[in-house]
Amino acid sequence: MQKITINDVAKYAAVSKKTVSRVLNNEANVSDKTMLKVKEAFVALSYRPNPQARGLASNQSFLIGLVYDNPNKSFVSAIQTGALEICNQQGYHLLIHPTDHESPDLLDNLMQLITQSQLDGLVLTPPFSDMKNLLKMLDESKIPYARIAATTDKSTAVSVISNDKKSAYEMTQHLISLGHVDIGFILGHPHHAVTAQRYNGYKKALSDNGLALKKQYIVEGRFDFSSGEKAARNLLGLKKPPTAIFASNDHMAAGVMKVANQKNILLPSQLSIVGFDDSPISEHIWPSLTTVRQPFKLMANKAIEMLIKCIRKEPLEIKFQETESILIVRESSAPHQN
Amino acid sequence: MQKITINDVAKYAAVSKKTVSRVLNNEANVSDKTMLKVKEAFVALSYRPNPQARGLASNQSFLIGLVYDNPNKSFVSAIQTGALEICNQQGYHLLIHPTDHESPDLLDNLMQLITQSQLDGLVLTPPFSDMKNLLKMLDESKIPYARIAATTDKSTAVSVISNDKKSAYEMTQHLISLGHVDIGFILGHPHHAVTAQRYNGYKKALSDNGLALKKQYIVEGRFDFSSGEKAARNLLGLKKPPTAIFASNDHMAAGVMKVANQKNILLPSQLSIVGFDDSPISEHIWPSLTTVRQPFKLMANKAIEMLIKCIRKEPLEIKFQETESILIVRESSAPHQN
DNA sequence: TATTATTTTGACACCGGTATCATTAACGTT
DNA sequence: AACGTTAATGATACCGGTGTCAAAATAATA
Repeated sequence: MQKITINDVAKYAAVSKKTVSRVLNNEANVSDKTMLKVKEAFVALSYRPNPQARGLASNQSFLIGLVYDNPNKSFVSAIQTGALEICNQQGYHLLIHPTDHESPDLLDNLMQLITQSQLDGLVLTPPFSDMKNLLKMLDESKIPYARIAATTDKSTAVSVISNDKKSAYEMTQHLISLGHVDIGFILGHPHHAVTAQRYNGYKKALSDNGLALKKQYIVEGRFDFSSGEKAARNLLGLKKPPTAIFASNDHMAAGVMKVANQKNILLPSQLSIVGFDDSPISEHIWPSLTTVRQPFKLMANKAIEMLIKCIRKEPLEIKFQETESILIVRESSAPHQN
Repeated sequence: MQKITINDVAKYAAVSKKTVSRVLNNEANVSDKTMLKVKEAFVALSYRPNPQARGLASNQSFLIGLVYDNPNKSFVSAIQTGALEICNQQGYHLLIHPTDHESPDLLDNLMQLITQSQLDGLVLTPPFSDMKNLLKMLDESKIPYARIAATTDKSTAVSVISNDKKSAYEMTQHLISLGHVDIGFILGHPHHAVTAQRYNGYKKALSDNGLALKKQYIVEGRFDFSSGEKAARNLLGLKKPPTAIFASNDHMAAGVMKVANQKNILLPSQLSIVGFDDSPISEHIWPSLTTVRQPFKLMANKAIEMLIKCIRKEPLEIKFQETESILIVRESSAPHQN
């Protein structure tokens, strides 16, 4: 059970190692006959090219880095899975790289990661997908990269675009159609580009329905549970509290739910609560949470596919892809009661 | 900004490349004087050895695989973080490998992963840490591996052992000291070795306190939310339901909580619910969950440290390390009311 | 001091692939 | 048939390190 190398294959197929290499890399100008011979040798010897050697010779690493924000765990798992699927299939390895997006030496750290690990490419997830200084650095460094769930297509990099504005619009529309008029909104973390998107969707739905935007119903948040609690205490402490609260993500919605429970507000009859992201928690709290599901796994699939094409310098028809999110109506949103 | 190779360093330090290599690998028999010269050259040129070349020449990959069960997300994040810390620091890359532990061709898949990716080592998390056939295969394949949160130390591999029995004992003791006598217990997934451990801790605490073990209070579960719901309907439907429920993990405890809410049982006054794992959800539900926190990050640290020593064939004093779990008392456990 | 044992060092092959470029084979053309 | 052109193939250097082994330098011993 010794290792099979390209030389063994070459000997077996009675060709030179360079020809084997050609077949391996689908290079042109190999006759069908020899191609067949070599491919037979592959299976006969169950040959696996050595990635190290390949990398050394061709100055590649077959490594792709996945950058995500440390505390933000809800969608990371799905993205990891989706990214891995394509990586494995295409012979790349995925290196995960949790980072704090507020770290002052973020750029240096990433640059070091790239050079030190000799990454072939990088995948960015929110909020990195929209960090202008980061994108600029990457553009200058010439490293191929892809963005997941980016909000704008004003980039040189391949991107999977999310339409959060549309989804937030639909969610707000859902609440309005349940009879709600006084709808509180909890903003996301200001560093995330989606924060503005979701807020804009909310605003547009209100105005399209002729409802006024009430300042006191818009409160700040930071995408985490405790900021949701804080925002809820704020909203539910108003003289005329809202009858529905749209939190910019599920964790904050869970925080709202906790506060509502503490205040003995009956859910969902006295207060509708909705979130965004379809985090695992959304199904595991009571009442279960109406939310928006984004196809993160699919987004990761597409991002990696495009990225690998970039790395291989294959022609790429489309640089921007959009995916569809869906509204998941569960128990936490109910008709408005007088 | 061209790449700095070992030849550049050798030239700069006026030694042979082999000597540079020696310094790089901390080999013996290098005089202090030359060692210093070379190290100065390292910093002067800011040299980074090429992992590909290193790997090719020394038949290593500097890759470590992390195997975990796909749906089981609660502790994976902490383990990833802990593993990465040490990997980065020691110059290894971590390849994550989510898998279904019930997959029929699990062994083949893992074997393929090892050979194809040329992993230097493997880290197992529950339930893989205690799967005998898997351990046997790995032993035979001679690949170094480490086990995280294993329950037994009857293994040839380095392991971080968790003492779940003790923690479950303490948790049960906690409930008993709150005055509970009728304590329901929801078992974990039968494939997980910790399931028996936790159950044993529960049993021992009962018997040590002179309490009878009531069969109808022990129900099956599978570590997921819905099995917790099912178990809760079972327990809370009894003529004389328990006044406290100990679920073998937090997700199931959350399921219990949902059912209790649906049945309008006041929490925690009418029913105490406790879990295990300190999953993120435990803080985000209402009432927040009393649970057991295991130091997964630390466990991963230790596992990787030991694994890398194995890979490098360095002497290893201790093959088994135990870590301390702590009881986290939150809102969901309260004194028994008559 | 001469001799032997032990460190320290370097020359060079080698790991398993790819890149370059020359060579050979196959194909049209006139 | 002779020629030029293009396609197919291989010889060999090379990627950036490590392993082997012999040579040189140093230390230990007689």
